[in-house]
Amino acid sequence: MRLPKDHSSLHCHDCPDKSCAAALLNDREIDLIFKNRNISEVRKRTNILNEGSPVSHVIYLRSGLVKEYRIRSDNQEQILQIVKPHSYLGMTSLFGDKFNHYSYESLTDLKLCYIDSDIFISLVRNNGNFAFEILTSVERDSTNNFHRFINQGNKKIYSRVADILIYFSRIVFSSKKLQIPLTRSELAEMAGTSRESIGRVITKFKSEGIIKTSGKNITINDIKKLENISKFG
Amino acid sequence: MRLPKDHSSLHCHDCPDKSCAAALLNDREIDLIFKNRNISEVRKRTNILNEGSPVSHVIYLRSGLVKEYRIRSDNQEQILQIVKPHSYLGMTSLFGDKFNHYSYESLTDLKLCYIDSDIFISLVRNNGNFAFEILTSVERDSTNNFHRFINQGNKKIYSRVADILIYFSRIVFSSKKLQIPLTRSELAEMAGTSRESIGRVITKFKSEGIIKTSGKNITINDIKKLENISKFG
DNA sequence: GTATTTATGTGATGCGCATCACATAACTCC
DNA sequence: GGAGTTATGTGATGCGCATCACATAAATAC
Repeated sequence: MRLPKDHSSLHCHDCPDKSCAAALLNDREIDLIFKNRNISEVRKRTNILNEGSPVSHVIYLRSGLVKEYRIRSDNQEQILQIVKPHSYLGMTSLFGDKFNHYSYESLTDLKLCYIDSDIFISLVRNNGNFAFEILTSVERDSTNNFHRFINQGNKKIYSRVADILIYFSRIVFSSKKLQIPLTRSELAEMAGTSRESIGRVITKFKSEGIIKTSGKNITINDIKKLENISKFG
Repeated sequence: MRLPKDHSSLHCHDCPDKSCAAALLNDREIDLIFKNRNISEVRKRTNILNEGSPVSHVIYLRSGLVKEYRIRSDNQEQILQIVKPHSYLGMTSLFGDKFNHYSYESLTDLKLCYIDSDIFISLVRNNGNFAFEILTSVERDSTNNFHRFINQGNKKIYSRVADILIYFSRIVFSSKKLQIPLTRSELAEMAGTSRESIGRVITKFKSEGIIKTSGKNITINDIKKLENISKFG
């Protein structure tokens, strides 16, 4: 299907990157969004949202990868998750105190839709099925992230690195060929370790034939072994 | 206001422990709940819900304290939060895969309301304002818990114990006199450390005059100092 | 009230990994 | 293409705290 290059002329109705929840909106509701949304294209390594900034829009990620992070009390960054396409940025803040809890930065080139948050909330309030779908998807993401962190706490370095690789394979790329757009330091910020430890473990996994690296790309040869390490260390 | 001892005869409409969200339901909707709910009184240290069990009801905690926990891959318990009155147990599972993600055990004597989950979901789907309120409260709890864990990861033992004491003071009891119904081992399961470390730090805080203990009760003398330790170690 | 069980405190030991320093590789900018 | 910056790899060091063992205190069961 041929798409016009300038997506801003494309009606939300015909958007190829539409979210599941949007499918539950009727024509009038979709029109409302269409009239109150902005499309944006963003380059890699660009700041999108800052922790502490007020929530004015719901941001729908149509394509690309985004890192969600926070600054810890020791002034180090802590990466919370990699946001994939067809997700919303900062959604948890929309239903809270109206300030963004985390920061977002593009890891690749992106396509975003900004939807006015008051419009979005009025849709939630007026369409119970849409609300339910939003509730369900927000809850699923929250639970998955929460589970990752509560699982991380008592793990030693090998399990943590295995976890990260499995995360990219299972959740982000759905593939064993990983094109991870993160430095070793960033992987460390995600795993809760140091960049030196990340390097040592990756070198070890390579020497054991569990993975293969080529530049930034990692190929998982033995995911069973990784899962075992994830569980038992 | 005098209450009948047998609360099962009390209409949900007149419940003194009603949730904020319930206030958004109309008479017909409240009637629906009333006809599809069970009241239960539970003794301390009683199992309420098991991880992995199917979600059949929404459980509203009218009074008492509950610990929410999970079993880690090393077969140790990990306490995720202390659930306070006027909260729902296992709500995040309701919108997910329909199986309880965590286990719940009473820490004190409880009063619970069991609400049929299908009825609850239909209320969410049909009443956008109620859905919004549920979404908001679930999101707030999720975010607070998530924040606690992502904050915990890089903290050393003194900060972790300070965090736990502040949590009980600010979130659970809203007081500086803490009647914590947990053993040292359970505090360790919450803080992510060992019971010996918990004991050593509490002894240290006592010797520094930051807290005072009397049996299981802890009184916080210097919460500013605790907050400082929480932040900087 | 006593026996048994559980909770707690304490000291000693050693492991895991962060940190530091430095060298090399890769990338970016001009 | 070269200079400068950033990313990465590696070795050495020492700190923080879990673990273990054991003794004592407190709670529970009969």
